Amino acid sequence: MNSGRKTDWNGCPTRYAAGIVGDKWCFLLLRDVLLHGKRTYREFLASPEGISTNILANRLAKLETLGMLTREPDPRKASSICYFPTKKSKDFLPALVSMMVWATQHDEATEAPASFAESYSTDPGGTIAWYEAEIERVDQALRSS
Amino acid sequence: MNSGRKTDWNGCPTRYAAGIVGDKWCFLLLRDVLLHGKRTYREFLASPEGISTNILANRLAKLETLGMLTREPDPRKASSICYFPTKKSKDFLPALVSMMVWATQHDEATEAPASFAESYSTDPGGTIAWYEAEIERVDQALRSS
DNA sequence: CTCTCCACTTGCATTTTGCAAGTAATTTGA
DNA sequence: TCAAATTACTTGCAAAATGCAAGTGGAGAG
Repeated sequence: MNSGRKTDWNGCPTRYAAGIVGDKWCFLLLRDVLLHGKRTYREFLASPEGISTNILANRLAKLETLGMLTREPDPRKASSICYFPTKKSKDFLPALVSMMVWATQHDEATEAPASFAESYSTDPGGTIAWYEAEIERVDQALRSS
Repeated sequence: MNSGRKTDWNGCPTRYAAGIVGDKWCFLLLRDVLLHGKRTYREFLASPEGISTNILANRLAKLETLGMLTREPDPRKASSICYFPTKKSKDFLPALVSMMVWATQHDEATEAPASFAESYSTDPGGTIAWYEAEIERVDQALRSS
């Protein structure tokens, strides 16, 4: 999937980020995991952007390889699968939220309320913490079922 | 370049961001403009990732259409071209820096010094302001030549 | 024991990419 | 002054990635 020489993708942090986030589908899967509480193949498939099943499988594998997701049996039904965010992907939340704030300010068609950007600017840490708490809530609930 | 229906890409801020940044080459061009002071076709072409010329032309046009860059004659030499960052792309800096911090912490092959993430964590605003000042310096110098 | 659900895989047509070469408008150097 | 170089692209084509539809194999339900 990455045809460049290895050295082309090492060293520079922006280039490293581009290797993961610089792909529409990886980016949106990260959104689904970090912001929308999605954990299963079917949930990812149901996102409105309409990812196709081969691409979804490919990207889930890529994100797992990159250490962004773990693939585990679903606690609710051992025969199905859950993808959980790792610390590495949770640590990406501030960057993701920062991009959301930017998009909210510059996409004239945004449906996000202006209050979102406002509350972020008055208390960025609190906004991030709120999303983090949501993630913990979702995964706690799932793991203890 | 975007085959989805229009409604598929409106509304959600993350999706909006994915439409721009969720492309390796756009992402790296933004880095070159915002972080490395690059402004000309040749400079972009010279980046170590090796973008090909047709893709570069395509992405510069895309970024111009999206309001991220302006295409202007080079003040130093009227026959050549400069691409300047707009306010919209400069506003993207905090998100970009946030991704760099994340990458610095999670890419074991990073060449960025740990001091970068540290100085960001003690004074995020100052770090951003430093990059902003660099951009102004570059563009001031260019425009007044 | 069949039927459905789930998480994929496969095949194939279409699209995008990468690479090499070419071009048109300057501009530089001898 | 005039050939050679530079700049910002465009074009053609082969190779790779994508989208779409259909298929597969295993677990669980009825």
